[in-house]
Amino acid sequence: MGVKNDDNFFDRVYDVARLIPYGRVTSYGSIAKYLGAARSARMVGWAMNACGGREDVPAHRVVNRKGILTGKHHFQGTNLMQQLLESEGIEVIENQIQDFDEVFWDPMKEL
DNA sequence: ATTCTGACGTGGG
DNA sequence: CCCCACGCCAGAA
Repeated sequence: MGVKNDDNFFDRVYDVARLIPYGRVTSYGSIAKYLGAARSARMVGWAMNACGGREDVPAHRVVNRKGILTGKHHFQGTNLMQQLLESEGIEVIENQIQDFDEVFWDPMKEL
């Protein structure tokens, strides 16, 4: 199968998402920037949407730059994303991650 | 081909 | 801090 794997932007996004440590979160823009497509932050979100119900992709650890769970609506149920984050020790109030700067994980700096 | 939308980000007020 | 406008790229109608 000569299907190009590394050229798949989606798979690359999933790959970075998998690297997000437990109890940490990052932003779409940071992932996009790490992949060399800083201007394609929206595509990262689009990739997550296409990821469907992949459990190997912790999409709940990816939020926007403000630390708001903008994509919680796309998860099953209404507060599944918040529930997953809180289960990892991340405090979420009104779709806003508390102490966002502390739990934030930047692939550019950490990787 | 054109238009709109979107799990975004940045900049200005 | 909030609100607004623009840019960006891929996919759907």
